Amino acid sequence: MEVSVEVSPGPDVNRAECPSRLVLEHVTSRWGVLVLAALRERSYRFSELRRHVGGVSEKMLAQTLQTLERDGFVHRAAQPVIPPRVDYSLTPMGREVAEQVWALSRWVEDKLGDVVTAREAYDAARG
Amino acid sequence: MEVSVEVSPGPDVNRAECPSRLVLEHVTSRWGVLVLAALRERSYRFSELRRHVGGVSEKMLAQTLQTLERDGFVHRAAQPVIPPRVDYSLTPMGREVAEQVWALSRWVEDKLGDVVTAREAYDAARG
DNA sequence: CAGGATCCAGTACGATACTG
DNA sequence: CAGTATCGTACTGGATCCTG
Repeated sequence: MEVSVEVSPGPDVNRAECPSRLVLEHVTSRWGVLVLAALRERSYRFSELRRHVGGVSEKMLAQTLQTLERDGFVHRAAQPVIPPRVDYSLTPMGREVAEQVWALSRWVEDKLGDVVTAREAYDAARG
Repeated sequence: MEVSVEVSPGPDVNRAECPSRLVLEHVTSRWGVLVLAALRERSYRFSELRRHVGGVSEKMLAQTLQTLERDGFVHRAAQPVIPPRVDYSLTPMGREVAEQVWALSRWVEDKLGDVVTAREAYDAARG
């Protein structure tokens, strides 16, 4: 009679069951890292940020900023002028994550030589 | 006659231009984080790890472990016995990233309340 | 038991065009 | 300028089957 239970068929079972994982993904996402790193130094306007990050589409930048704003990491200051002007900056909490992510980022860059070496060893041993 | 060059119109132009970003993505990936966190305490066998992480497919776990091994973060000890037995553990370098990722992970968990609050404020202000 | 090979659905992402 | 809407595609990742 097939009741079709489907306990947890979805691909993102695991995403939902741990909310903090979602937030972690937001800040460590492809553009999330770069945006946080950029805003670590000073505030940016949209297009300015887009140019500074480089290679990000409008859509993804907007999406990334919205997500980070919603999570409370980024502050969006829209000025009602023509032409529109919006400034993005880090909230206090945002500054904290940015530092963490930046630190991790730097650590990885430092160790990149070791990683490459490890890869060569791995690739040499196999094919 | 369609030569179909396909230089690299792909979406991941930006991935390639910064090698460290790739490594960062490996360790902060969905399963990467969980695997590193698990191995932080002790070594695990494949199925054991699969059960401990929960929700990960064989394919993704194997893929994650291979990537982390290739990058030099995970050590794979295969014993030539029947049935096969393979133990996974962290390398010294792996232990370092694991700590960093774990710290970030914990920070996010701690701040989760603030994030939720921020979200509610954001959602209340809009739709 | 450890994992490779294959197939396929969902989605993440980018390019473009359009709005206030 | 600062986005939103729409669309097409490439890739992610899961299920399943198969091997040593």
